[in-house]
Amino acid sequence: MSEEFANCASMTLRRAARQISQFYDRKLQQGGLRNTQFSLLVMLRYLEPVSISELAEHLGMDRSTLTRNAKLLAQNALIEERPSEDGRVRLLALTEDGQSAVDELAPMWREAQQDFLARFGAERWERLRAELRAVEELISKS
Amino acid sequence: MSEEFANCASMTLRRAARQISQFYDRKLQQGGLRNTQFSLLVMLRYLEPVSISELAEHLGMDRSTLTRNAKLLAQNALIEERPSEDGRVRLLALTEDGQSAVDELAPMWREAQQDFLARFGAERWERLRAELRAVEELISKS
DNA sequence: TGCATTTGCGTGCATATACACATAAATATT
DNA sequence: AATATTTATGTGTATATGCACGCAAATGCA
Repeated sequence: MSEEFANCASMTLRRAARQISQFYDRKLQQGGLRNTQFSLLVMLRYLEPVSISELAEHLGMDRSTLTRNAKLLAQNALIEERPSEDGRVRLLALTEDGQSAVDELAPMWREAQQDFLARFGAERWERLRAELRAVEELISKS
Repeated sequence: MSEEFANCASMTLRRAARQISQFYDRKLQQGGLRNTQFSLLVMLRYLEPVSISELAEHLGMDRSTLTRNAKLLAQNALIEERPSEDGRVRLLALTEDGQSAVDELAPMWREAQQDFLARFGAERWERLRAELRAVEELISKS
């Protein structure tokens, strides 16, 4: 492929994201959740109760995407809705089952994470992660 | 969020990929194609005629995913099927419309790419890109 | 107070993604 | 040659993703 298009940041990042997703999903498979769902639960654990918009912001995800992803977890009773003073806002929080799910999946996630870090290098990943955050920061302003 | 889970490589990469995708898609929007479709066409341009499997390998994508993505482009007559000696293989290639689409979208892609490189830095991106390739290499062996 | 605007969210629509399984064609084995 | 195996692909099912649009609630303004 031409060097020019091969340099595409979107293609490169999407491709890497696909592969790393599969890597983690293989380890989480026994837990019955995908890495995206696990990330949502983990994020909720530290932000609850939190609105759809704020949670979407933290996940770098469109609000409509989060609405649907959350709906699936709510159907499985892993998350629930909390009353809100502002009638427009839907506050999300983990249920007890949701907290249990995080606890049960955490070891599988740790195995994936440790496996990845062992291959790639923990410090090397720290630097890469910082660069990816920088990418997000720089393109968010437009 | 806890430092431990915030370090998740899958979440970090997926989030970055979502954002950069939106960044590129905004620029490609007038062309009527998404960055994923553009990448597929560009890749085809340099590999055609190529089988589903080989193309999927180059895109780091599951073959079944590529089957469906290709189907959409075939419906819009941007790609076509070429006869193959091996009866199992479906060889994909660009149509004339497909080549025209690449030519028309290339300037939009270049604007996105240059905009990104101007923000992030071309050399800095080269290093980041190399690291992302390394991630793919290291996790592919499992 | 009453209307206009803003804000938070859901829905319709379309694409993207992959695993498990099925099928057909080619190849290997006996 | 007949059968077993491998290979390339498609399908069923489910989740993931986001834009455009609409609705309802809150807020700002006259």
